[in-house]
Amino acid sequence: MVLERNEIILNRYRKISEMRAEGIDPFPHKFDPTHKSKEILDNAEELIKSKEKVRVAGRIMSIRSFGKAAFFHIMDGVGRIQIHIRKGSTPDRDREIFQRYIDSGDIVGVEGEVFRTKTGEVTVLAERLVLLAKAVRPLPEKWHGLRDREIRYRQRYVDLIVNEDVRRTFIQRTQIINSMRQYLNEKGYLEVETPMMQPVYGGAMARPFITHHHALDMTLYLRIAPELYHKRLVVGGFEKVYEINRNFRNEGISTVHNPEFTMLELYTAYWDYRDTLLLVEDLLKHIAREVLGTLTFTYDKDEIDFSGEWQRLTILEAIKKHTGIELNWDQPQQEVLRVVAPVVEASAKELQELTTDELIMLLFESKVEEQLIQPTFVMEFPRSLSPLAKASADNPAVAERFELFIARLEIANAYTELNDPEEQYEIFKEQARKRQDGVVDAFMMDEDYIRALEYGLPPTSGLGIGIDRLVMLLTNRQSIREVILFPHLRPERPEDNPETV
RNA sequence: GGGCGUGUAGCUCAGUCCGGUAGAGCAGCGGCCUUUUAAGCCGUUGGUCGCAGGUUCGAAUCCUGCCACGCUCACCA
Repeated sequence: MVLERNEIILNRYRKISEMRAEGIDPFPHKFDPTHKSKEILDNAEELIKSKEKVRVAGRIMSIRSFGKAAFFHIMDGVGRIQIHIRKGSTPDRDREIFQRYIDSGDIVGVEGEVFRTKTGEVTVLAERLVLLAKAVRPLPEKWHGLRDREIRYRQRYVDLIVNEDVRRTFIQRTQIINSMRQYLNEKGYLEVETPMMQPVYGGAMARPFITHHHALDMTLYLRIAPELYHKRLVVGGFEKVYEINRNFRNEGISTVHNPEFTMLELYTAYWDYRDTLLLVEDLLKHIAREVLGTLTFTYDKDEIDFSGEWQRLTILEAIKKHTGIELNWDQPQQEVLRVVAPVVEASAKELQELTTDELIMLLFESKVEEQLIQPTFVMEFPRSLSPLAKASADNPAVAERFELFIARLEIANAYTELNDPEEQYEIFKEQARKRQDGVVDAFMMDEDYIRALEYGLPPTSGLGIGIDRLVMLLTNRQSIREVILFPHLRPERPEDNPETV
């Protein structure tokens, strides 16, 4: 039962009906504050001197009540301020209503002069106190607060009321995105919106969510990536585009995966992946400076340093550096297998089925990623595993692609886009065959995308940055659920989800 | 999906090993109190012990199944 009624709640509902019987509106329509809490604190000296009457509103967080006086703090959108009521200054009627009907958690408005208490705290002496909204549910305990992760995620509204750092994290999330937008807008990028519901999905290897359009009687997929639409836009002549929006992937949930997550997707005509690399480094340094005010910060147990030029390594170099193993893309599978098998945890049978490229990537993912603490650009991914990327001008086995790792997190993925329609068509056909063989995350054939490429996609480089992970990194949060306001959870009660009954 | 852990009052937690009438603090309620800030003092209400079965004279405690959450492994970004 979500709407359980305990004694406290019933009692407060009773207060509401008693107030109504007395002609007091427990939910009045508006209040006109003259100041935010912070403005009063920032301008305290002048306000005290001028005896100006201020009005503030907010939620009562804790009450210290005496017989004929009381102190309490209210919290508004920007902070907290102490309110004082006392006989002689506050009308008897307002004090009586406070005494009888107002509880911690209620939202109130006050009007009065600013003064400083004996202990020096800037406080508003209420000459008027009105209830603006009655809270019937009690706030969590005042100094342990709300700890239970499940309740914090399910009832984020409570989490935000009582946990200041949670509030700060989500403000920082917005600042990070704002800073990113501002940077990109200033560089001449055009922010675009592309379909979330797609008849053909693509741009990544992932299982989609499937939905249905009734009027058109057609299957639609929630997008797993906007990539193919962005490149259509570059074909159309938008040379610098980006989008910061949600992707949906029907896959596992973990501390770094939520079924819906936010990506920056960005394309620049006439660039290759090296140009994008420089942009990424500059962009992230800019955000860190602007939002954190520093290029060095802590993530979990590590000190992350954004200053200086970030390390660039090819995958093969990274493997050699962090495992001592020397490999080449053109080595026979059996040879690579012999070297990789002893160091990765996988059955011989599983490994036998992997290609050279897949074995090398497996080694990288299981042994190297976990060692990439400081910002590291890992360059040159196998072409066979990068079906939308262009082959390297120097080595046809690898694609012009990099991923950026910071604090073991994969933050960015970028490449020089494959713009040869014929080559892309062949890759799609190969992927389509894999789908027929039951590979669920292989690409769907997208003939319209090929048609777009046939009109000519200029040399272009594209980028994806996982915003949630970037926010985790910059706010030092170890779970993606700490940076998504309403993360996906199972239904609170099994009967809430008809599928499971 | 596998492994480990957690679930007791509105909140934060004891109690479970070793079965014997369910506890504390905060919040609430009733008092006293006109400068408190974890206000104080006196008194007091509040519980399907996650759910369902089982063992037992007796289960929060032992057993089985299920549910949710956390961590972790696998998959993925």
